[in-house]
Amino acid sequence: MNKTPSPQAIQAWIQLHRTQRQLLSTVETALKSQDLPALDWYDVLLELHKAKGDGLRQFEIGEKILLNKHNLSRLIDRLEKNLLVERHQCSEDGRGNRIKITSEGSSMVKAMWPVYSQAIQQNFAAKLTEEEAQTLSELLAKVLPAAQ
Amino acid sequence: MNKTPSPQAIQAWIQLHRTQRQLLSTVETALKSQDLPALDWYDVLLELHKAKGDGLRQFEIGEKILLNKHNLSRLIDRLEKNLLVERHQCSEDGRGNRIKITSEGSSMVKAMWPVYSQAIQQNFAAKLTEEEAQTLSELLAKVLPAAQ
DNA sequence: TGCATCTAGTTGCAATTGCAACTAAAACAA
DNA sequence: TTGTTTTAGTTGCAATTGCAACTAGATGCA
Repeated sequence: MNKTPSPQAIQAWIQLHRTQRQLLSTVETALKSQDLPALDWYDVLLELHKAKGDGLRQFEIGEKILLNKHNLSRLIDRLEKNLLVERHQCSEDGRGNRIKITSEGSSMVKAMWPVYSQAIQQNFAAKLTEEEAQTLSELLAKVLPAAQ
Repeated sequence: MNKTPSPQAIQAWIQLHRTQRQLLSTVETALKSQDLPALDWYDVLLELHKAKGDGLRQFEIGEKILLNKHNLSRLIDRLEKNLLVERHQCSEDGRGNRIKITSEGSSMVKAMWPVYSQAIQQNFAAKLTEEEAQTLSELLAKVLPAAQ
């Protein structure tokens, strides 16, 4: 009932946060060094790029990238200001809008990926076998809080 | 040379960030629900609590919790304002200071741990066997960028 | 010694975040 | 229909962060 985590679990917990943080900062630095935007822009743009067709509703993007609505709203403001996405009014729901990626947005995705992927490769992928990566995914999936 | 990460690695990469983020937010919510401060306060206070004796230099704390100096400086401002730590001037280095935890600070560590540990237990530890936790730590350690 | 460089820490400012309150349209219920 | 509740998204404000510039003491070297 009031069980305290095992030393192994605490260790894993700490390691999870340290590692994620350090890796994130390493990759952000790599992007910045090429004058590219930060990862949150990429996350949104990639979802939109994959979505094709009619774009996505804001809340759909929010669900995919796990970002709350008010911060997403402002992130999209910034993307829009930079002409990477457009807000279109939504025929089926007068409250919302449909976000579509522009061709500049798609170009940005394509410009970012080589830098991003190289950073992932060097700092992360190169240090794991495919099997280890697989195991890591599975363990992480076990502790991912259910997307309530 | 220009190798792209394997699908397994990309999946693990994504999972790492999602999971860490969600877990962090879950735990922060738990602390907030008990009117306790956020985790970064805990991190600093715990290091100081463990350190005993003469406290720690700011840069030592920074190394331990992986926080840059300017943000640490202001985090310590806040802790100091809340009487949880004290800045003492440093005899061996006139530029720096020694941070010592106050008894209120120690009490805070003790007040936070039950809530924190319970959140870790429920959301993380309970979902892993000890062996899995061990494996997870080891895999994460493999990809933790060297503390240059 | 005297000067250049490095390190510890702080601060100003702009950008981002978190929270709570808000608007307006949907959805539901009587 | 009308009123209530829920959902989508935005906004104001305060707090936090990131960046670059700064102060001042330490260190290295001629």
